[in-house]
Parts: sequence; structure tokens; C-alpha cells
Amino acid sequence: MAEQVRTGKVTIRDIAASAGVSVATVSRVLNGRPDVKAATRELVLDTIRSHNFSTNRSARGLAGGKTNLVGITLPNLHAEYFALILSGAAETLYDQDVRAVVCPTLHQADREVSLLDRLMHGTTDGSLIVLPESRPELRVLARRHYPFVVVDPKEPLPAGMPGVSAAHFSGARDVMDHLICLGHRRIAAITGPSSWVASIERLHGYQAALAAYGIIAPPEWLVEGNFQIEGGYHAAQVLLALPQRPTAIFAFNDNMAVGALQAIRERGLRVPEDISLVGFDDAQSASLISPPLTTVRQPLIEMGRHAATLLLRLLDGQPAEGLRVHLATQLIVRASTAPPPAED
Amino acid sequence: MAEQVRTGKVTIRDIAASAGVSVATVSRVLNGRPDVKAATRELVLDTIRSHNFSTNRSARGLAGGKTNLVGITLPNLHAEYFALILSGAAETLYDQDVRAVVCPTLHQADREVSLLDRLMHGTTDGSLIVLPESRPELRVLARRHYPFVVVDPKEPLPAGMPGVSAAHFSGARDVMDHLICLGHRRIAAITGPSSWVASIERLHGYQAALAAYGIIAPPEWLVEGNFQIEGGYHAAQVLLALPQRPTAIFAFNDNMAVGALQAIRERGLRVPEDISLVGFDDAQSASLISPPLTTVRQPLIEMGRHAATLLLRLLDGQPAEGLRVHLATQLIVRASTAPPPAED
DNA sequence: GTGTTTTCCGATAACGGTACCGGTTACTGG
DNA sequence: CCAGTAACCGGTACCGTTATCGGAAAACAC
Repeated sequence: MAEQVRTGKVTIRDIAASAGVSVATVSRVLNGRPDVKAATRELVLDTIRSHNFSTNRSARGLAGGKTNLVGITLPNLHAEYFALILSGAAETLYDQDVRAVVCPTLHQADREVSLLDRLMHGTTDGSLIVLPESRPELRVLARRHYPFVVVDPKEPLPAGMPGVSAAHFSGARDVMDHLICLGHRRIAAITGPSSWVASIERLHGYQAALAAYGIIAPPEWLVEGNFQIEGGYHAAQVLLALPQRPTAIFAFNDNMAVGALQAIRERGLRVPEDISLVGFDDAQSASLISPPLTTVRQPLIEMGRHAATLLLRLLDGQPAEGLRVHLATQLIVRASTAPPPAED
Repeated sequence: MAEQVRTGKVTIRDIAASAGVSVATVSRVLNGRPDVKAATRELVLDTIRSHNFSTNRSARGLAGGKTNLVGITLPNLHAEYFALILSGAAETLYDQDVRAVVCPTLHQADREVSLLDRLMHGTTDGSLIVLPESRPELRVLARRHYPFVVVDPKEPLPAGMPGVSAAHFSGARDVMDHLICLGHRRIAAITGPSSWVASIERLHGYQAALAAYGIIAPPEWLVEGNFQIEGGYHAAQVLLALPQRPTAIFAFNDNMAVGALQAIRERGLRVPEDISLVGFDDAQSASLISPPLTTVRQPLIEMGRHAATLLLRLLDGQPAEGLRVHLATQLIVRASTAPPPAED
């Protein structure tokens, strides 16, 4: 009750002295160990409260060998995609009283490397790595038994490396099924950077569907974008200038679909009457633009949550075997797709 | 060159031994102290590299009294608004080799309190607090000389408390000027939660402009929203049902404007021909919807950057006096505003 | 009443750095 | 040539916890 509002310098020793026990006992109480008499525990707890003490994390980290900190590395924070993953992860970790330190790498590989390097060294207990591109460095981490889980990793992930991913392949195939069922045959795609795992997987889905229906796609139906709006815009311009204009465009994310929509409009064409348009991600924008975009919902927040849970389990000493989560995606049909215009 | 890929257990003592110097010297090199001969420094640096050693943060924190960690507390991460602020802040901090630990409070006040409490205690060197609502607890932090800066704080901030804010007031007034110049007189507003600082400030700007033009606003022109899309939707429904329908609606953020747009459409009205619509924030969605939304751009990333810089300066021991940043906003006129329809 | 467990708790050595205090050298200037 | 000063560097006491070990007291068995 002493209202000891000191400068925040109360240590475990002060508590011990004030409660008339040893520091060891205080530590035991702090860590919820069972071998403390109930009465003593209460006493200690009371003194802790009255001194409003809380344990120094650095010291605990040094002594106990763990920091209660995990790193979350991701390319950036302002993109909706990453922000959502982060959101799910950080909140889950927070609930378990584990702090998350964010490390935006801005796609600079050197940063990532030096980062991972120091991540392991007493800085964090483990990491959650959102790495849309595949990086061999991960092997090193794994070899040193540093606990981490990869979000959206290259498939197949080396054995024993935990990760959570979305069903890019089947998501893309769903899109194609949808378009083909509507009657489309000339379906172009605006892909993402070819180094991105998501991009590659979606491409496979696209191609698999075409193959399944026996459609032979000329190479010019494939244009690489950059997952940004203007990348989609330019890619669409290329596609629309084709002698045999495609009747549908599958943009590998919603951003690029937005850009494509713009290009289509500028050319005086209508969506979906003249040309169908599909995105991927189900970003906020997808439902806001007009026409609302047919797209594939990815459970990003869920992915973050799962990744965090996996990591937590890993930190708990459980083996990494089988810690692989593959989340389903869902085709969201909105107004941007329709049967192709009748052939003239 | 030994390629010492050990389990990550290299300590400063190993380096010292291997380089044939004392731990003190290694520590000096690590901290960039000037009193080390250049040759020795190189030698140490080399050994550090070859052992790929990096300093244990916990130990450093414990010994040196600082953690190189700052906390960033904010309501959540998935809202674009907060994600952008975080983005600016985290990246700036990262560049200065300070790590950011994110603490999503999810608006739970108890969380915030207990959080701030433990934030101070050896966990972080300082904090960046994104607090759209005003909280008296901040006083306590300040009294204990814990370094922190508040983003979007209640104005006026108690003396000596550093903070960065946007020009909500003048931003709102700009909107009103714009609308009034177009000829609007019946201008309704969809406000945010009345506890939010941003909401209050914007409201003042709204009222100030009306007063300046001698317009008397009946209370029913003011409906409270929640800064979410559906809040805007419902608020707009109320406004549109008014006997004297307003000719313009000023939604206090873009989300609500999107909702309002929906409500307006459902009622068979056109924007901007029948009714003008303005938002606030310049969120991504503002430029994507049709018609593109007239809104007020807030420099959110900039705000994060500035806040981080301020905090860094604070940690550097510089006094908090004058550490107040007030960033200008900018009216972005797009297609959602036009002169009011001719009176019938 | 004597062994044998349990239960509970205290003493103390780590943990991996930093910072202070001093001690060597190597230069100065007179 | 020597005192004085500066530049460098080593020794070591911390920092605040946790973990280990062992001892005292209490509970139990016989």
C-alpha cells in the first residue's frame, strides 16, 4: 500500500527484502512455480503489487536464455496484404504475452540476411518470416535450430520447416474453372514478379486449368506485372492491343485488376460485357470498385494467426514435424465476370 | 576465416580471446568508441565477422540500462490508417537500428494501462503511442520521465509532452470552404466517435466554417458514425430521410464516405449531381470508387516518420521542449463534389 | 522415537555485456 | 632527460534475473 511510485527501479531484491524472503522465492512466485507455500506466495504477490514492480525483461532474458520476443520480418507494412498478416500474427502473440518486433526489410536482400543473422543472437526467441520470394538462407537458420515459421513459403518447403501458405494453385484454378464455365476460351493473365512464390503457384493453377480443358495458350497471353496498380494498367494495355483480344483477364492480384480496369475503360470497353476481369486476394478495394471484382479471398489474418500459433508451439519445444498449414481460398464471384460477348 | 558456424553461442569473451584483446576493447569496438587504435579495431572487427558474432541484446540491455527497443502501441494494425502510421515509424526506427515492438491494444483500456505500465520497466527505452482517444494515464508516464511521443493526441497536449498531429481542424474547414464556395448551404456531417480527438477537431472545423458563413446548422445535420463503412451507411440513411435533405454530406473519414455513397445510390440519388460527398484521410479507396472521392489527404506515413524521429531525439537525451509537430493536410478535389442542384 | 520422504526455501553461481578505474605506452614541451 | 599529457587498453564490479544445489522443517511410515 506504500504507493511506491519510484523511478521504476524496483528490483526483485527490493521485493525480497521487503517481504522477508529470498530473491529465489520471489523469482519462483514470478514464474508461477508450484513449490511455494500459498501463504508465502500471497505475501510476495502483495509486496509486488504495493511496490508496483514488474520484472526486467533484459535480466530475465539474460538469465533464462529467452527473451519473450519474436521477430516478424516482412517486406513492408503499408501494403494491405502484409499488414493483414501482421495483424493476425501480432494480436495472437500479444495474447500469449509474447512481444513482436517488426522488421520491415523493404525487399533489400542484404537487409534480410544481416537481419536473420542477428535475429538469432539473443535478440529473439524465434521468428515469423513473411517471405514472398524464396531464399536459400532459410536453410542456414534451420540448420542452427533457430525456431521460425515461414508465411507463404516456396513449395515444397524443405522437410521439417514449418510454414503456412494459402492455396494459390487451387485458387487460381477455381478462377479459371469459373471463367471457362462462363464460356471464355481466350483468357489472358497478368502475373506477378516471377520470383514470387504466390505468383508461380497461381501461374501453375492457371496453366493446369487451361491444360485440363485442352486450351492452348499462346505466350502473349501472359504478361508480367508487379502486383501494383500501374503494373496492372500497363500489362492490360499490352493485352488489349493484341490482334486477337482476350475475352477475359485474370490479374494475379486485386491491385493489378484495378489498374487493368482503368486500361480497359480507357479503351472504351466495358466490364464485364466486353471483357471479364478477375483479381486475387479480395482486398478491400475489390468490393469497392465498380463493377465489384470477382476475386479469390485469401484468409490473410488467419494466416498470420496460424503462423503465430505454430511459432508459439515451436517455442514451446514441440517438434516441427507436421507443422504445416495450408489454408483454403475461396472464389468470390461478383459483377466483373460474365459470359464472353458473342463472336462476330 | 574459421567459419565458426556454432550454435549461436559466441560471446564477447570468445572474440576477445580469439583476437587477443580484452573484452573491454571488444565492447568499445562494438559501440564505436573512439579510443581504440584503428589497427586493433580492424582486428576485432575481423574476428567478429569470422565468428559471425553479434551482441546479445538482453545482456546489453541489462548492463547498459537501455534496450534499443521502443514500443509502438496502437489500437490495431489492420486499419489502413494505423498501418500507414506504423509503416512510417517502423521504417524510420529500423534505419536507426532501433527495433520496434508493436502492441495492438484493440481499444481495450485495461490493456493499454497495464501495457504502459510494463512498457517502462526495462522493456523498452521509450514509446510511440498512437492514441486517437485521450487518456489521462499519459500524465503518469510523463511524470516518471518515460520518453514517449503521442501521435494524434488530444489538443492542447500538456506542456512538454511531445506529439505529432495532423491539421484536422483546418482540413475540415477546407472541405467546408470548398463546399460552400460551390454553393452548398445544407451541409450535413457524419462524425466519428465523440471520444476521438480527430473527430472532435474535425467537428470544430466544420462548425467554424459554418459560423464563418453565418450558416445555422440544425442539430439533425450531425450524425455520429464509427469510422467504418457500415457506420457511414447507416448515418447517411438517417440524413437522407430528413425532410430537408442536405445537398452535401461531409463524412469524417473515407470509410464512412464509402458507406454513405452506397446509401445514396440505394436511394436512387446521384453523386455529385444530386448530392455532393466528401471524405477525409485520402485512403486508397477514395481514388478507386466512382466517382472518385473529394477528400483531405493526411500525411500518415509522414506522421509516423516524424513521430519516430521525435522519439529518437528524445532518447538521445534532448529535451522535449518544442517537440511538437503539426502536419498540414491537403484538400484533394475529385469528382464527388459539384454545385448543388438548382432549387425547385 | 527413528528413518524416510516431501515440501519449502535460501545461498549463490551463472548469463553476456557495459562502464568505471587505472595502468601502460608514446608523445610532447621545456 | 624527465615530468606531463594523451591515446589505448585491461581488469573487474556490476546490471536484475533464473537455475541449481542443498539444507531445514514438516509430514509420513513403521
